[in-house]
Amino acid sequence: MPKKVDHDERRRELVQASWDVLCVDGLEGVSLRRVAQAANCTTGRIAHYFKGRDELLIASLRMAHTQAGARMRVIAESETDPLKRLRAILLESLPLDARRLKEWQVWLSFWAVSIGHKDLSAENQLRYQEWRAALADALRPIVSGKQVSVLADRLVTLIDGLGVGVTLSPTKEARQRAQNEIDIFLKSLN
Amino acid sequence: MPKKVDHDERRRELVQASWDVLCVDGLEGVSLRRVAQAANCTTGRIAHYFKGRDELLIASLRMAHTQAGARMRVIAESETDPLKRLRAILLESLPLDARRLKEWQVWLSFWAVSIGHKDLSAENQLRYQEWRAALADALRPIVSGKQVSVLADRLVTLIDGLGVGVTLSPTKEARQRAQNEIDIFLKSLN
DNA sequence: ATCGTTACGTAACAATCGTAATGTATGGAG
DNA sequence: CTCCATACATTACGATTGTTACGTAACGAT
Repeated sequence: MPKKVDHDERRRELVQASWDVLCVDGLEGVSLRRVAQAANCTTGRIAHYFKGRDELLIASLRMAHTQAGARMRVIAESETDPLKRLRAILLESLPLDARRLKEWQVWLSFWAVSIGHKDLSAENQLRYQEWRAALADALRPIVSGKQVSVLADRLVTLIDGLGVGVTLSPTKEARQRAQNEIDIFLKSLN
Repeated sequence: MPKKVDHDERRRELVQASWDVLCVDGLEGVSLRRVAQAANCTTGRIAHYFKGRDELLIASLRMAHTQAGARMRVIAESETDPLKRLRAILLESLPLDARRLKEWQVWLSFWAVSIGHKDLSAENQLRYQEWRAALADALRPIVSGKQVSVLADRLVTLIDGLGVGVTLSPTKEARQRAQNEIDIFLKSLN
């Protein structure tokens, strides 16, 4: 058959390129041509791997989720102490370095697009559900059963609030404060 | 001179129209023609009151802030009991009805645009500063001086987290939970 | 009544967009 | 080597965009 090319790898490259464009030019700057330029190819390649712009965008959002989810799972498995594990998960979810900041910028952007966009809205709901479930799992060994649900919700809210704050104003102090708030929350669990 | 027309009122109409378009079609749908259609006029009128699309967008964001700020000030002056006042301010800041939900949708959208958009980013920073100051003022009569700053930051984070959650999934339960969280926070002040 | 300014509709502009058709080089199967 | 499916690049298309120049109707001052 034809050239040997890792289909998934190509898709990842293109999604990565769309992230780069999005973080520099903002959502409105994400055009197929601009993504192609960032990926060092032409729109032809994009058309070959995605049906259209919408599908590329959905893939971008989904990949941002799965990528973060994978990191969470690694952490969840590597750390055995329940409290340390929860702490590691929470810190990993914050935009504390360049890569995670980019992830958060992607998320914020898609929150906006999902307003008035059915498919993306559903996609977002799904990730919330998964994220909440992961937090609930991490909480279960620490607190009593009845509190798990309440605290999971509260953590989602806390992370969203901190994440937004740091993403919109990614200063050293904001990052430091976010970490502090996490530790304060964890302390309240005792 | 020419026709008598309230300049500010016109600008408000056009901004209102841009909100309507934004909440239905999302950010990418906000074109001058579409805004004009929503405002029952042509792009000519928009051009007459705003230098261009960017200026319209900035005015939209700014007006969403000032409008919310005005409501806050009314509340702050009408309620004398410090704790009740703080509670009223916090509840007013959440997307608990259609109008405030629309405001939050506008904010979320502009968070996204402000990524990679210098002017809007600065505009956002400014509103954060004002919002934090307002919360600090409301906190001052309630807690000791040293805690004001910390708690103001924490409240900004809490409101952002709750607001995002409700805006992206505006269900009855989410709204109820948000109100609960506010009361739980207030209870912790004692 | 006239005049000048204002308010805004109309329309044309180039640029950019997403999409799709077409061309072409490539490299493994036979 | 031959062949053909694949992996793109190239290109063209029509639609839509922000912007701007121009036309005109309306109204307050004189």
